[in-house]
Amino acid sequence: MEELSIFKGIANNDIIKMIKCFDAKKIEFKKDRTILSNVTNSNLIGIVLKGSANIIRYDYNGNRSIIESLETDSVFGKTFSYLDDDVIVVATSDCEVLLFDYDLLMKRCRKNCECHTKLMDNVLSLLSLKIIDLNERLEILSKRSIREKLLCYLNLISKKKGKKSFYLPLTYTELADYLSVDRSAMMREVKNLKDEGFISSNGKKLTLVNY
Amino acid sequence: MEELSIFKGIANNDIIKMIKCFDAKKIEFKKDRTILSNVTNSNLIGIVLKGSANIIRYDYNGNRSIIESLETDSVFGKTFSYLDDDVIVVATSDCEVLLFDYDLLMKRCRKNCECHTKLMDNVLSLLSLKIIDLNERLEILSKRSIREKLLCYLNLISKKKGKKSFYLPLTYTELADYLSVDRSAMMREVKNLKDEGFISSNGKKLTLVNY
DNA sequence: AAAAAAAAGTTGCATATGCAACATATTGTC
DNA sequence: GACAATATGTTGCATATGCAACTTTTTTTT
Repeated sequence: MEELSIFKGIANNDIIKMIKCFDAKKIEFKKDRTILSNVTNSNLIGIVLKGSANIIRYDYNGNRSIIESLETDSVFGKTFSYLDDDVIVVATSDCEVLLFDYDLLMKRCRKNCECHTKLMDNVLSLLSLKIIDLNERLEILSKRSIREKLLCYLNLISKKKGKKSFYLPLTYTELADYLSVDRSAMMREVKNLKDEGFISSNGKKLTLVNY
Repeated sequence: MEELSIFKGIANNDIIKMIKCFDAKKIEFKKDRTILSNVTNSNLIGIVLKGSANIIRYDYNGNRSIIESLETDSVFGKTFSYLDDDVIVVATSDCEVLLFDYDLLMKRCRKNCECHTKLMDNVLSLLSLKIIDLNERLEILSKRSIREKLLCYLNLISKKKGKKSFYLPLTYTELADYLSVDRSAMMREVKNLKDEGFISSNGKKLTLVNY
């Protein structure tokens, strides 16, 4: 997947102009800080410039579920999120986020600055990547057993890293949330996969043996 | 959800210009015909103008799964799909589709026709809606039991239609595929929900009683 | 209108999975 | 370095779910 950034192909001084143009704010957040609470009622669109974050949802029972893991260049905001429930965005590492008003981006600015076109182009690409990510998670969640979900996930990671060995980018607890399965049941299945020789693991370092 | 169309806000004669501009083809398909085979290796972007279609994936075992149900104004194509496996788009009713080259849309045309901007605006909106749809399905699939998946799905439909009573837009067989659960197990759970008074049903007509 | 194909509906069975309840290990904080 | 908090690892148990194998009903095709 080629490198992509919201400002790709835009000159530096133009970037400054544009940031003014749609009243963007670049903000830094420490790990575990809330970047955006009550996403549902906010009209902001955000882009992760550095670091990572999670979109987290609490349903009526207070159950936490990780909707999405945001990496660099992920786009988030009301339009790209749920309509209901309690959705917040939380930094999973120290990170830097660009926040601006969705409407100001969409409805081209009065000055109609020339870079706006390029910027929308970039946003479009970011959204495409997001859709691919969502489809990936759907592929995983559409598997019917924990084993299949795990293998599907691990193979995706492996394919992305281009290696059979890699470090899990999530804690096992987070992974269970991401796969939407019971953590202890997942640990059991990890063990089974190890015992049966499909994977070898040492803590968070994993190696796909077969498949 | 407000009305949206790829050509919204664009004058008729401009539409004709634009269709030339990025070499778009409007094609009609009969129910059950394949709209696009081998999506993965195609560079086309498609928009459903009338009717409906399914994005279907066959995995290595030949298992069919419905990736997505496309309704009017849905966007589909390689960029918005899987990287691997056998993905095809099949009409689920007589329908009309606009097909054009993805690159010609993205890289603004040489003439840089003024409506291009508006069109990208519209595509952006359609993609946002698509992301909401994907998130909806993720919400459903992240539920851990068939019962919860069903209720989640039915409530979404009910909310969209604005009624407690509605007709299922899928067959039960398709619904099971959509929820990624065993059909007979799902039927059993539908029956349980009926017996316990959560829903009442008569064939494909359903009514949410509680909840 | 008969035949064929697809969908809906049902049931028994084996087991994978959620849940609860732990112990141990790791990480973060003062 | 001590304490708290969080993550990891394990196990027993009840049951929800996938699977297989049917019958019946509905839809489509000839």
